[in-house]
Amino acid sequence: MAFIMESFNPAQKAAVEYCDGPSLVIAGAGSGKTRVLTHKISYLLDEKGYLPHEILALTFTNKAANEMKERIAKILDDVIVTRRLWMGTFHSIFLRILRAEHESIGFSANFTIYDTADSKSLLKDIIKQMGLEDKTYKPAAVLGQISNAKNSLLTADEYVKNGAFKEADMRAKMPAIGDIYMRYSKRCSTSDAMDFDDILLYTYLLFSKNEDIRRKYVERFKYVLVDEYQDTNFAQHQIVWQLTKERQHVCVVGDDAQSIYSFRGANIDNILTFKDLYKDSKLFKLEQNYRSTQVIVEAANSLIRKNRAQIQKDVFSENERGELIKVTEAYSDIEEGQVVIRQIGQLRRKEGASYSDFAILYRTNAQSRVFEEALRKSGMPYKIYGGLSFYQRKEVKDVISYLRLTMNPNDEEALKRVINYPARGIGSTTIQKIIDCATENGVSLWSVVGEPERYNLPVTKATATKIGMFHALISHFIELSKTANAEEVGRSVVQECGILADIYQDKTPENLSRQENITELINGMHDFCETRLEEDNQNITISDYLSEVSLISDLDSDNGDNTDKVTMMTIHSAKGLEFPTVFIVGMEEGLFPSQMARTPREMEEERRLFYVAITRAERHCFLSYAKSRYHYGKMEFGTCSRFIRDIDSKFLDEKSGVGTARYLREDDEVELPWAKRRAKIDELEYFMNRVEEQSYTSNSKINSQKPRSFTPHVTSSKSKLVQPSSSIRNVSKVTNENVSTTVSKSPNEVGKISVGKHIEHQRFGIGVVMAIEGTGDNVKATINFNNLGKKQLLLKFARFTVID
DNA sequence: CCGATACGCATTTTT
DNA sequence: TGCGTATCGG
Repeated sequence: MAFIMESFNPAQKAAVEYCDGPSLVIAGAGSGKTRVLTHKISYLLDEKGYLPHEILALTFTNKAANEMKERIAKILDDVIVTRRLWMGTFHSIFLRILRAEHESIGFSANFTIYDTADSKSLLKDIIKQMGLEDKTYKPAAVLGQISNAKNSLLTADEYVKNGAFKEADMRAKMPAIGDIYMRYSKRCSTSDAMDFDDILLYTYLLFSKNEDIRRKYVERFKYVLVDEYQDTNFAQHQIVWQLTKERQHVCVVGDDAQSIYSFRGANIDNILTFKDLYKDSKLFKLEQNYRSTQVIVEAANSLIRKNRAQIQKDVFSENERGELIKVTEAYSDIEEGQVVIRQIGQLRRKEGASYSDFAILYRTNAQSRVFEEALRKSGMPYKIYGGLSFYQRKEVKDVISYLRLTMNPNDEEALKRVINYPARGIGSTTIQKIIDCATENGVSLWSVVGEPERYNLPVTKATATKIGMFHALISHFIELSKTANAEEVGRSVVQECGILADIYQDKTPENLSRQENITELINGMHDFCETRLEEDNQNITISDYLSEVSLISDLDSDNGDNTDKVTMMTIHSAKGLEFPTVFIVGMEEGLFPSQMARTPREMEEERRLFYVAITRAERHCFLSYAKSRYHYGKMEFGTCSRFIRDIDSKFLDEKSGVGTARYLREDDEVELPWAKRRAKIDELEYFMNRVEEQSYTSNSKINSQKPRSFTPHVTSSKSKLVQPSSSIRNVSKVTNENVSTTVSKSPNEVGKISVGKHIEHQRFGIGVVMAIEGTGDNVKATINFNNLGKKQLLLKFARFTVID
């Protein structure tokens, strides 16, 4: 530890070592923020005598939390301690607390988490029931307003009394929002469900209404750390205050210049006013950037200086000076794609760069299309982030809904979804009757489904029988879930509900992809149970599984797809990442900055977004814009973004003018070592192909499903290039090929194992056996994995092979 | 209850 | 343009 501390700069060292009071760490882009945070936690454990369960560390993404856990495990060389830390996203940590304290907030232990789609669907129904005009009351907008209210810690009762919100609703010509909010809350309660924002709201209410419970957690969490503090909303900020106001052992880390989520309720003021709330707080500024060249850092500085509201800081780099930022004007969006491809090819030649060294960043997801086309035609492998997440796909949500119903039959949205899937003759009319009947009686849909005659549900005998069958089916799963784990119930659901029968009927491409997704879902459950068993963690019920997946997003599980690919994503998704070369595309007025940004405040957020984009780049940063592009099918003419003018021109290389021709010429002059040249030849031929294909005919979709990830499987330049691989989310899990196989592991591997041997684990990689303990089924081994540090595995379940 | 067609509407989205 | 939903007809 002491040795490691040597490698910190004075500011980093001070930030790590100051543990006696509140501290605010302003961490410029690329300034080693995560390193400081992880070392601070290690320092608290190693030097300050904190126990792991006394430390609460809050992040915004699962990815960030997992990364930090891994890094701390490495520093301390101990995964056991790391596992006991309270480290996770705001939502996952507070959800854990809410489950434990569910009685105090009037929920049952297995309450459901509604995702955004569930919330909107419920709102849609409420709006319909109230007879409101659905042109004015759009579920998304209403949900947004309710979300704002919750972020401001206003319950429905308080909302209808709140003058400011009422006025805003009148101005927006939606005076009924208060009423909708009331009904929405009631329906959530009877469904034993909360939405994402409720997790924060109820946590706040739990602590404010139950001083004893608050004290319990204040006692438990002796030190609190918060990452990405600039992205906290009022509710999160208040909860942190509830937990730290007495002891004030709190450290928040963030960068006001990277606050880009205000549209989701994040409040930049939280970081600006931290010192007013915590009176004796210390401020640390991490200003040395270790990521980017001097040019990139200084260019970004010159840009962000145009913003008014910010904490004064001076980010600098001692890396090489670096090249100027190249600005390219393209004639069209299509040509912009070509320019990027050409640059990638050139840098691969010149610097031997890998595909994975490149990122194409854009303001909106819709822009990905052109680049996807261009990359595919040139035969370059790529992956696109964004779009629908795995758990939002229809077939996946269907299965999950059955599981949700099993854990919480009162879950209205889950019930609505599956009561007639697969089709059992309970149509929309019947469903609406059930909903209305339930609402009138103030009970859940499940209650009505259970006793239709008691609630006078107006249905025929035949329908009543069908409803009874459904009720019996779910009851059966509830019974099963008392003894079976998540994976086992999942398999039963898929089989016994008729979902398998439904999607294995025929081999349409859609069905095939649905089959894959179901298989992957079951594999995911399998992995979930297996990992927890290996780690000797007993929480493998459906409820545990659901808690985890309801808070998971796509970017979190990077699917272990580490193959060499160009990355494409929105700038928002790129926050926290870095790439040797970054292309920021679509630098046009109205696109970036978005035309939606009207107020100066919004314009500053757009500028911060641009700042985030530039600072992702380590060595090369390219900006480009197109003079014309297709927008909603219409050709539109654009002009260069004002943001390019916001960068000091001494950091820009604009003399290229129309970029294409110039960069092409440079291509030809490059000398290549033989080996690299060999690899280049194919690529150049692809490139030639692409030029030939570059006619403006309509390029009809070969597959109805658009590939989100593409690896060329081509050896000859003559062969067809279009061979889309499966979705990136489908290629991840490596375990079972078949849904119906069960876990089995060869017992002789267990026999071969002994201290000092090397093993290769299916997921954790290669490691050395450190210790073996226990007998019979409970034999545990401590393995020191090369990449992950020490882990304890229950050999009964671990999947590994002994390699020496 | 499903399929076909028409319409309307499109930022960013850690959880 | 192109997707997701709304509505009508079989």
